[in-house]
Amino acid sequence: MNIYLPDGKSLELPEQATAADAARLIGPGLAKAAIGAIADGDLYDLMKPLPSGARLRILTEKDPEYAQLFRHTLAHVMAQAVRELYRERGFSPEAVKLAIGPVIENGFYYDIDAPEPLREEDLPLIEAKMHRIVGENLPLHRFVLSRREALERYQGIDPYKTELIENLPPGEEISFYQQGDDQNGFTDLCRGPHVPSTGRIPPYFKLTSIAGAYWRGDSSRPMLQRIYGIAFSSKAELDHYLWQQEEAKRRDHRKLGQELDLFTISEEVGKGLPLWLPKGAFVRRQLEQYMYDKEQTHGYHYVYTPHIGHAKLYYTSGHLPYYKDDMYAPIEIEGEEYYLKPMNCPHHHMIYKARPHSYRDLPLRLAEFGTVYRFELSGTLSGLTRGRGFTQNDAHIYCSKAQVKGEFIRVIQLFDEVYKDFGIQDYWFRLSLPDFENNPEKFGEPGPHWEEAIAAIRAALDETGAKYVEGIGEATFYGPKLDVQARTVLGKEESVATNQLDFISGQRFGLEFTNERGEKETPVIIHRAIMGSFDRFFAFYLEHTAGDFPLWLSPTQAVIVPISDRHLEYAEEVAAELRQHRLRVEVDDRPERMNAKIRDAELQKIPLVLVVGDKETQTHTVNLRERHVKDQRTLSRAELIGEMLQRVAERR
RNA sequence: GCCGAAGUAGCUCAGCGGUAGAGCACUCGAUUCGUAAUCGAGCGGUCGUCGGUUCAAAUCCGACCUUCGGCUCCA
Repeated sequence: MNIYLPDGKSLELPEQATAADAARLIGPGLAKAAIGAIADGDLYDLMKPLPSGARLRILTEKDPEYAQLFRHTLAHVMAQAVRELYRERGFSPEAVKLAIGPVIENGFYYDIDAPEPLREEDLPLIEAKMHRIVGENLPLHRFVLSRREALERYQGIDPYKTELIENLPPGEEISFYQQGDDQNGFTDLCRGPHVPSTGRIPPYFKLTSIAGAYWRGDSSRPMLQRIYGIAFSSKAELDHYLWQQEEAKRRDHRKLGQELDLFTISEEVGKGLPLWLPKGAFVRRQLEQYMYDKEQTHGYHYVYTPHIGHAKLYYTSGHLPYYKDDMYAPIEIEGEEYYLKPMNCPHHHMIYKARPHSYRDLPLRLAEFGTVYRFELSGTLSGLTRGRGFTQNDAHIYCSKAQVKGEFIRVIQLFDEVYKDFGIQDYWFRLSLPDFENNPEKFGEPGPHWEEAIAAIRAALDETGAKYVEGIGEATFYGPKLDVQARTVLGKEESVATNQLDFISGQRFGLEFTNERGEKETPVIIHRAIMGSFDRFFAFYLEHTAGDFPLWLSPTQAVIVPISDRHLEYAEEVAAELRQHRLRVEVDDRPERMNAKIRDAELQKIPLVLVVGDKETQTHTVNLRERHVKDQRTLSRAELIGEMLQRVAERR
C-alpha cells in the first residue's frame, strides 16, 4: 500500500504496516524519535496498522498529541498497579473489575470495581507502583481478537468489559493492548492509542483524587470507584497545573465570601439557602441597580410576583410532570395546593394574560428579579453557584414570530454591553438542540416550530457575529436553549446564564394578541436572563476578580488611615467630604499602628487607602495608596474626589 | 440521591484513650508611630449530634446531620 507524507512524497509499505514501519523507512533518527502518528486526521500509535492510502504525519515527543498517548497508557499502568495492590492484599486478579479508563483534559481516570473500597491513603502506594512500572520500561503490544474470543476472555469475570464488547458495533475491530508479559504486566481491551513502551511516559504524573462514578453515567447502575490522575510531559507543565489549582482555591468564591464578609450559609436556615451579609448585599444591590437601569433603557417593564403559586399554574405550564421531584413539596392551604415557585415564567404569563394585547404592544418585555426555590439534590449544592433559593435576572419577551430574530439580536447585544462593563471578555453562546431520537418523551415530535425556532436563533447569532457552539440534547421541553459560557481567569469553562425560545407556553396558557388583520394569534416567548442568577453571577465575578472589586462596586471604596490620633479630626473631615459625594469611606480609628491598618485594608482588598499625617493635615491633602499600584501619590481632596467619581462613572 | 474524605473557640489549625491548646479576631490597658502584623492582660469551646465500648472518650465503634471532592441532575 501507499502512504502519503506531508511533503507530498509517497511511501511503499506492506499491508498492515504501522507508523513505526513508516518511520523506519524514512530514517533511523525518526524511527527512534517517533511516538505516534496522525493518519487522515486521526491519532494513531506505532502499533496499529495504518489505513491504506493514508496521509501520514509522524509525531514525536515534541508534538502536543504526545500527551494523549501517554495519558492513555498511564490509565493502563494505573490499572496494573491497582491489580497489584489488591493481589498483595490477598485478592485474586479477577476480583478487581475494570470498566473504562479514558484520557481527559490534563490527565486520565479509570473506573474500577474493587473487592474492598480504595482509600485516599492508597493513592501514594498506587503512584509508587506506577513509577516502578514506568521505570521497568515494559513494551506495549497490540493484538486483535474475534468477538467470540474477546467475550470468552471476560465472560463471568468482568461484566463491564463484557458489556463494552457486546455494545461494539458489528464489524468493529476488537483490539487489546498488553504491556509486559503475563507475569509482570497487564492486558486491557482498548482501542488505543498508546505509547510504545511504559518507559516513554514522562514521570510528571500524580493521582489526585478518588471519587464515585456511576457505570455508564447512569444513576440506576452500580457505582464504581474512579481514580483521577494528572500527567504532563514536563515538570514545568505539572507545576503550572498545580499552581492553577492553588490559585483556584485562593479565588474560590466560598472562601472569599468568608474572608471578605460577603455571604454565609447557615445550617439552621437550611442548606443551599445563602444569607447575604451587608457587604455582599451591597455589591449585589449594585448589580441589581445596574441591570435595572440597563433594562429600563432597553425597553423592559419591571413587575413583581409572589414567591408561591397555585399547583394549577404548574400543571398548565407542563413543568409539574417533569420537575415535581425537583420542586419543594406543595403547601396545602384551604384544600388547595401551592408550590414555592421554581421559576417566574408562569407568573409573568399571567401578567401578560391580565390584559388583552394588540400586535402594537409587541414585543412586550416583562422583567423581574425573581427569587425562586428548587429542590436541588444535596450533593450538587455549592456555595452561591448552586443553591436551593436564588434570584434570577429574569425577563420574558412576548413577541410575534416575525419579531423573534430581532429580539434575539437585541438580547445578544445586551449580553455584549453588560459583559463588557464587567470585564468579561472571553464568553460565547451554546445553542442546545433537542434530541428527538434518544429523548422523545421530553422533546416530543420534530416539527416546523422546532425548525423555525432553531433557525431564528441561528440567524440572530450569525447576524450579530456572536461566537457560538451547538450541542444536542440539552434543549428544554418547550424549545431550544441558548446558554452563555464564560472562561474563568484560570481557563475553566463555566455556564453563567441561560435563555430559551418557547413556542409552547403561549398555547398552554392561552396567551394571544390581535394581529394586523384583526385575528387572534399566539405570541412566542423568549425567556432570558442576562446575569443568570445574581447569586451565580456574583460568585463567578468574585472568582473572576479574586475579590478585587472595582471601585464602583466595592462596598468600602476607601479607608482613611490617620498616622496618629491627632490626625483623627482631619481624617473625619476628609471622610465627611467624600461622603457628600456619595463615596463610601471609613476612618480606621482603632488604637493600632498605621502599618497594621494598611495591612488590614490590603487584606480586605479595599481599593484605596488614604494616609493622613502632619503633612496632609497642613496642606489639606491626602496621600493615596492605590491597590496594586506601587507608588503613592499625594493629591488634593478635590483631585481625589474627581478621580474617584470618574472611576465610578467609568465603572473601573 | 449515590461513592469517598472531613467536622475541635468567630477564623486558621494542633492534640488522636487519662477530664481541652496555639495564632488571628474580639474586650481592656499601655504605646501615638509615615506605607502589609506594637506590647501586655482578659474573654471565648458540653471537641457536629445521638448512642455504644471503657474505671476513663475530642481520641475507639455505630447511626444520623453538615461541609468538601466527584457521579447524576440543572425548567
